[in-house]
Amino acid sequence: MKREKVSTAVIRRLPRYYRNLEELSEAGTVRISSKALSSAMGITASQIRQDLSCFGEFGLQGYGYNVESLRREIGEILGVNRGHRAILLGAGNLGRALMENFHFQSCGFLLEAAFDVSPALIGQTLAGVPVLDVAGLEEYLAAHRTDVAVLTVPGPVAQELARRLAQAGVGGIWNFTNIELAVPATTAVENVHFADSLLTLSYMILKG
Amino acid sequence: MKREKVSTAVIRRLPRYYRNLEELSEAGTVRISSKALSSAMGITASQIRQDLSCFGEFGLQGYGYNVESLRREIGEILGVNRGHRAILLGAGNLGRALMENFHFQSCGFLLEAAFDVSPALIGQTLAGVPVLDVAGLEEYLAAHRTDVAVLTVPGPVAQELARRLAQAGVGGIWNFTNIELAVPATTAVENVHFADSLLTLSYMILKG
DNA sequence: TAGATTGTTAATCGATTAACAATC
DNA sequence: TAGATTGTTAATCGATTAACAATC
Repeated sequence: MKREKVSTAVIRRLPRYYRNLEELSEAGTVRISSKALSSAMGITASQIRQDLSCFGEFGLQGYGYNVESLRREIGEILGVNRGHRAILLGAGNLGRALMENFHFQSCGFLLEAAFDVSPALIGQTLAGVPVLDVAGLEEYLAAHRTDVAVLTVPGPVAQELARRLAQAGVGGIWNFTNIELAVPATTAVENVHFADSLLTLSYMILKG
Repeated sequence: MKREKVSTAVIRRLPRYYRNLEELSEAGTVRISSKALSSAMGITASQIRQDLSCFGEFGLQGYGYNVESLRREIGEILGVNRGHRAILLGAGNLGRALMENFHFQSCGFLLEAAFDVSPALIGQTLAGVPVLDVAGLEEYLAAHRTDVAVLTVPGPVAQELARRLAQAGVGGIWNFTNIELAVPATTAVENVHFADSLLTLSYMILKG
């Protein structure tokens, strides 16, 4: 158990470990060695052991890892049992698609409210989530601890909303706009840049 | 101009360069130095010069880079002028959100058709794109060169569809499912794993 | 016990940063 | 010309892989 500074490379692999362990667990697999997991995931066994050693000792010599308990440990590290609260800003097509399709709960999040500017949407309930007027954002945030805001608004208003969210103490922004948000270091930003992703694929098909 | 093996780290930065140069270009900026670009993007000037040198010599000593021509060069590297053809599989919420909101054209892609299994959708036109029966996928692909398939289907059918797409010679799959697809190396896969992304954010808000 | 597999230390590999001669 | 800034080589830093003693 070191826990000094864990590199982002390691952190970004944790969800993949978690997902693979979930699948193994559902399939009824009880134990797995780093070697077996490595070949299933296409990485080296050494890397798996090295990664896990950043957080503790979860294995047993001569045996491997108990799938279910390792899954639970990694879930703990990722915070899936923290009861994180989320809101969503911008109930347009993408926002609604996330509300209706994405399983916030399996990531340990509770989506509590959505915000929009459109009078046609305000007051409605989408996928069980009430749509509120974004004008009341600060009032809402003052009354409800909010860990993450999902940002699915048009580009031009993204930065200003990010500022307001950070100002109100929201811990993280899940950014689906193509804007690179500037916020204080107290608010984390995780980008989902569709265009960057597609352009990377565009490059890959020209080569390989 | 080396062009031996360009690392994925470099490739994944190219779309960011491209995006920033687009913004500079739109703002009317004519020239920029690696130093100025680096401070705008929060990386080192050295890295920018090193990255670009993988593909050629685009700058001028004592001057810097011409914004518009560097933008065009990087666009060329990424393939935005190749007239890439795309199809979309799964015209559910997420698929429709992409069709209606995502600007395929600014990435140099033309979305030519969508496929679904639902009789209620087949035959419709969404965002100017015809929805076809997925049963006719192979027939379509035989008649239309297709560079990329956007995969927005439910998890359980994703792998089988990926197999069919690879089999039919589709160059790349833009994968929005939470499945890790197994396809031959001739087909590139670019994953957009929402859950992994949110879990990473979940970790980040627990720390910093 | 013998075989298997961990956690960790050391070795290697690759990516980032710094330095600088070339030159606009 | 003098100042600025490139492209590239060398130095540093960090991440991945290999090796192995510890031990179940």
